[in-house]
Amino acid sequence: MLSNSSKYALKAVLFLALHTNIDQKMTVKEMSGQVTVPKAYLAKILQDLAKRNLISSTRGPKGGFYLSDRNKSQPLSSIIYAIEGHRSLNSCLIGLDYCNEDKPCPLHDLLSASRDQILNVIETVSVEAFAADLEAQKTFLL
Amino acid sequence: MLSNSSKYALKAVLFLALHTNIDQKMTVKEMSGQVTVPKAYLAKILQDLAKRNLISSTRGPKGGFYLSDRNKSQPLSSIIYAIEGHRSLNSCLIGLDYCNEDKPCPLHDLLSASRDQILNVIETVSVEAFAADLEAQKTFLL
DNA sequence: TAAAAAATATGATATAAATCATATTTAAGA
DNA sequence: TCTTAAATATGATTTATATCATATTTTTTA
Repeated sequence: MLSNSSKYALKAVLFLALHTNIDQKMTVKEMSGQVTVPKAYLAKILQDLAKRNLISSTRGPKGGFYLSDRNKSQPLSSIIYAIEGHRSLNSCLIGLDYCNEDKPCPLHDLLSASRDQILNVIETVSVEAFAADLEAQKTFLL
Repeated sequence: MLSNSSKYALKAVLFLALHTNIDQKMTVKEMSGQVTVPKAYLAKILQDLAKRNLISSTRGPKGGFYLSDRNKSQPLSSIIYAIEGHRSLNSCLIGLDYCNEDKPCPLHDLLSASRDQILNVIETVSVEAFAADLEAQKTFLL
């Protein structure tokens, strides 16, 4: 469905949304244990997200990763798109180059309604909104 | 979304549903051109499906692959499951081992309704039913 | 201003998926 | 019964993904 990298990225970002802010940073080492993602791999993913300004970081002692308010207001989809590109969630299930309403593949109609709805949500709802459900224990990360 | 292998498998099976039966077989070589899948790779996939009795084949001159009536009556999902296993379509999007109604991940509710509906269709509707839409040019394979 | 703690940059290795290649077996037909 | 055309079985190669490792840069604080 999604690559490991973007699963990890989603988990990590939501985790940061819950536990960090500009005054409360968290190191890769700390996160790695809690999110159960290998440290070095997680580091690479976080660095990538930081470079794309989807998460924030500062170096040196007392440094670490965190989400700024701006970061938290991003739609959840931005994380997936940063790692996977736009194609993966939007491409035809059986891999046709041209698949649309006018010339639908055998699964197009079945999928497109659901897909549109799902995309609409993750492109609209912010990271912090998803985090709010976690905080309220309506949803879970582990 | 799906692996290349199962995309190819779906295309190939639907193609066979349209163009073959016990008296009209088709060789890998012929198919490869029309379905635009590399010959040797397609051969491996078809052989795999044949071993699992999802498609039929005979060797030697005048041989080839085809779908028996029995093959055509299988639900479309059987192709995907044969190649990918049951897990891939049913697993949690962010990779949680336990993710369900009682303990949903942040995306569970958003996805599960759609997923159930989609799975219900592909597990219920047969290969030949999908092929009928292709034949009527309601849907397309290329 | 030196030491330490963090991210960053870079690249190496391991594993899995996709693709290619070919010798073997089977069945048809001359 | 020999030749040929097909699938089958097997494995090699390539490419992408996942994972690991480490030297460099930045920042804090003693």
